[in-house]
Amino acid sequence: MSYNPKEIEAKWQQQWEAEQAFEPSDSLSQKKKYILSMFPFPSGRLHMGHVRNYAIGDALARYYRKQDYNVLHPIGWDAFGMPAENAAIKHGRHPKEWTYSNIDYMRKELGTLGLSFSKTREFATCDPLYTKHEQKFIIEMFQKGLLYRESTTVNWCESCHTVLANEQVEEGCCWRCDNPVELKEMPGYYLDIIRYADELLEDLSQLEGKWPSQVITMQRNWIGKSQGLAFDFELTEESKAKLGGKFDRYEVFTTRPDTIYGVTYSALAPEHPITKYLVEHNLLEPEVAEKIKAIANMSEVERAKQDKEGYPLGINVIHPLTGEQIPVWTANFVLASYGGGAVMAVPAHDERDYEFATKYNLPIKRVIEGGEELPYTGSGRLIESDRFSCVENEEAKIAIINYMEEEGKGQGTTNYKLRNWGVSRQRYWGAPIPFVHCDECGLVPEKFENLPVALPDDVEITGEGNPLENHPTWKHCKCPKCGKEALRETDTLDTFVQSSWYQFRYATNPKKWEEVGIDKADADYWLGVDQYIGGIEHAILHLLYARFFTKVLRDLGYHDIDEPFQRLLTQGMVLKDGAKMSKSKGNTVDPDALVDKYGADTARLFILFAAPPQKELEWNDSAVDGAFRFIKKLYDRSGKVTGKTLPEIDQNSLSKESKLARVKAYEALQKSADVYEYTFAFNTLIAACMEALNALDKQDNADVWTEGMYLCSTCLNRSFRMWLQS
RNA sequence: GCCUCGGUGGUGGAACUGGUAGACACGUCAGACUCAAAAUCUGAUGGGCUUUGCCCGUGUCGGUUCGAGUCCGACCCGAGGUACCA
Repeated sequence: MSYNPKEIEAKWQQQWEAEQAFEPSDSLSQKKKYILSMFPFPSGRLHMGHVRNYAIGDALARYYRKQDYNVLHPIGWDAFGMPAENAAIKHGRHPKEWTYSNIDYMRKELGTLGLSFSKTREFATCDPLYTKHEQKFIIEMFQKGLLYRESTTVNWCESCHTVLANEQVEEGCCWRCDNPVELKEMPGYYLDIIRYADELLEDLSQLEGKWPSQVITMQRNWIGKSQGLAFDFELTEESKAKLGGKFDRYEVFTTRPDTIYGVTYSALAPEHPITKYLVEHNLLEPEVAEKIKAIANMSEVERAKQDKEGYPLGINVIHPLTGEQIPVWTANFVLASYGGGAVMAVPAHDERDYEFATKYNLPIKRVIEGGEELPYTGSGRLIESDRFSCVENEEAKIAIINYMEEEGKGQGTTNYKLRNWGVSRQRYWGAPIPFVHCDECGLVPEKFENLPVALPDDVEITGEGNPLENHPTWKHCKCPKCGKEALRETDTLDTFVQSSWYQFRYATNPKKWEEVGIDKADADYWLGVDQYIGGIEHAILHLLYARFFTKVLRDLGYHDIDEPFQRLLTQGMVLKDGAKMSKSKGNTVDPDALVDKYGADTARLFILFAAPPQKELEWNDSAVDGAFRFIKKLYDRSGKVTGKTLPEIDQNSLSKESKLARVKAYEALQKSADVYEYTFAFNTLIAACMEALNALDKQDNADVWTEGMYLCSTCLNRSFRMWLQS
């Protein structure tokens, strides 16, 4: 009988369905494994990247089930987001209809791939039941002061018509549509992720060796902790007068307090309140004011491309230790978003300060020995630094901070590059932020019993403005506190909020889904995810947010887990002709067509065989044929299996070829635990099985065949029964 | 600029803690079967040579070692991240 994947796979898929073969047990006392592939956005169809992601996770899930673990291997849908609205704008389809019909289609695709997902734990993040619990978390975070509303400068994408988080800006452009991001002043909701910066940073060391070091490094750099000194520059009396008595002083931050005696000027960001005051009150030359305004209108990315540029502000400050007068400038390289938007400048020991000082002929004063040329940023002894002269600079850092603290002139401070997470989006297809604006009571959270605050179905989605804002009635409501007429918040939550806690939702027994968002006992049993699999593009975005949410929800009492993902595997991209598969390049391979032609087993075997999962995978049509040949051969040789139990074999009676075949088969078996539990080098395991089969083919002992086939199917994670055609 | 990862045949990739480089597969070539083709099977396949065998070969140049793809140093190239963070 020839190999007919359609028939075989359909048969097994039906049987699995009937047996509910992949549902985890409700018992929370067994040893467990939680295997999770990042859930997909329901874009319409699966692509090869999905197939690779799920093939890897599925191999692990099946392996651990065979080892008698209670395995949770769920799937769901990251279902809110812009593309649904874009479909509405383009094709006139309602985002909800578009999303759920895509889900139905893609669920079928997953089915034909024979993936061993739990069926009962599936959900979409746009399900009102999911929104309900998420809104409750958001309100609890607000009550704890972790969520706040503030008007600040935000990243605005005009084409998506919404605000973006810092993490969603890539080289000054929108991560989704690649449009340049503009700065805009507007109110929004923020999650205080900085409060958790230290823990997020420190706990990375727990993940060492379990997460790719690259991802750990990226998160470390993104959090960007630096320690130093914060102190005030007091303005001179004349300068105070010039500023109309509005300002006495301003704060600066430095990581190099050891160079404080080398300060020759100070620089403020163009957005700094003092700069703004001077511009607005016409206290500068009109041309200068114009130039400063021009800089302020530039994005940070644009500014970074410009040469250093700055203007003296005609004011001075007093050096806190020497009492000298220091001129104050504004400069395009001083960022408003970091360290208070003001710096002390030490041109002798800082490259930027040096470049600026040279350009504008500002004095340069060396205070650290070492190096031939200035600027010198290395270590050495202090000179010309009063009582700190002759001290090694690393010691001096501490000594100067201590001294400043004793004198009440400054303090040791920690700063982070990490910005608080702006979670409001001015879009329709998202979870509404459950607050109400009341003239009397201010910002009031919706009552728990009124959750979810659901989206209205009757909206017009035109791409112009915020559909919720434009809806005739939806935003009008009663204040949950005083009952007067009030306005509902029309911003929705960033979709990354949904993907920050879905791993807990899967873990919660579906019987409790109505009642609770996360069940503590379930969460503590299943979490952390034993193996998480996904693309490296989420190295900071999703993986940082999910870590943050885990800690917040822990502190809200929902569970006792510190880190959501114990181990992380970042899979490589699927390429064709050297480029990422994409519709626009026309180099895609359709998973459906592949499964139709060769069957799911071939598709998955090829994907696991063609490259180690961490690496990029170059698509090769004829190598797919090779995978198909191997499976066909395995199927063909199933006739060689003569018993249903492992035979006893007398090693001494065997031919040289039979002995070699046994060696190869056992080598494969030995490799398998290492591959499934540690290296994930499925390509080498499959190669070992191919070697074993080649060696089996060169001998003809029936018992060795039976044993060899049994071992190969074990390694390949296929049910032995499957080859026996039982 | 800085941080990370990588560079092995025509191709994808093997090679555990230093010990026969190129497993396995693709491709190619030759052969068997066939009227023919497909499918299948068998064999060959890093380069060079004076071809029973020898020499050279893991980005480049040095080093350590009895022995280096693997360890050390310098450099070149590629991919990803990040970018005036004071």
